[in-house]
Amino acid sequence: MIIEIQDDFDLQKIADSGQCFRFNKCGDGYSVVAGNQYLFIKDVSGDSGVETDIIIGASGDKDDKNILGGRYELSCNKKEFEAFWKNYFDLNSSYSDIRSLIDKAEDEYLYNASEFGQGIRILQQDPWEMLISFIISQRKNIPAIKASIEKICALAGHKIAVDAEGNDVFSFPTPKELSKLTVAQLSGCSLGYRDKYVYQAAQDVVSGAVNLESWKEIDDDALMQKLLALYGVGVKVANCEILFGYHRLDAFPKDVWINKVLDSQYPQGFLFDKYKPYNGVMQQYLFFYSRTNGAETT
DNA sequence: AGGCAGGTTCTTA
DNA sequence: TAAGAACCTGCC
Repeated sequence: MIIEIQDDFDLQKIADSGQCFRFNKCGDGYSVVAGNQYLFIKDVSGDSGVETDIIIGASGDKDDKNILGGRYELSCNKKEFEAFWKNYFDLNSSYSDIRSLIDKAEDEYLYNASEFGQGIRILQQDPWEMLISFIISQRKNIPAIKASIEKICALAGHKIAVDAEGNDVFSFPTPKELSKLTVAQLSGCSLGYRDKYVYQAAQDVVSGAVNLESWKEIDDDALMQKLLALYGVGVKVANCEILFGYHRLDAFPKDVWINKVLDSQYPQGFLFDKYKPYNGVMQQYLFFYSRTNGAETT
């Protein structure tokens, strides 16, 4: 099916934004895996004569907005799109509106970062998948994180598709599936010392001691406390989980890159009050910009 | 070959 | 309560 998006949307930037690990260039499009769902999505903005099934983000004053959208071909049908992928891509929110909160004169660095990162969205991902992914992420670079996750999926998940390059695609294991792996098997997925953290998380969720679903109902502070109590979860991973797993857009994970930006560009402090409740979106722009250009860039 | 990477835990004061 | 060391693995 074909969708037209009239809001910030850039597949490459989303894939590179560090919030997802199973969203990769594949053939002439992108392979996206979330839980046990597989999607192939391709930019067809340049193709003429394709009929659009759904238009997203249409609004009366769109000509006034600075928007980076396009037309996309998706491997799912309309029903699957409405039921899952529309929310996954957070297409009910306007990221151009969020960007417009930034005042160029007041906060030029963030303004530049947001122009550069225009097209990034915060995906609505699954709390379980994000928890495991970000536990694994500690002290690892992105390629290493992705490699570990793929090994885990191949070992404990199940085959759900074949991607555009002919590779088997495996689901992200459910808590039950993952809990069946031994620490040694997890270690074999190149988890290093994180193997025991992942093992414990799976056991806790399967036993019911931890109920990630029920945590959707509790407030931000309580959620943070619950997450920090988990083995192998500190402040940074907890914030990633709150932002990417629970889609609470004010969470502001501070990793080494963001800390460099805050130190070098915001000695007087970042304007957290101003951007509330979207600080997490700003964090993504800063992160993407600094990773690409270096924190010293003005 | 030694250091370091998108942190957290464990140990020590 | 706070600073420092240790930690797997992979890649400079």
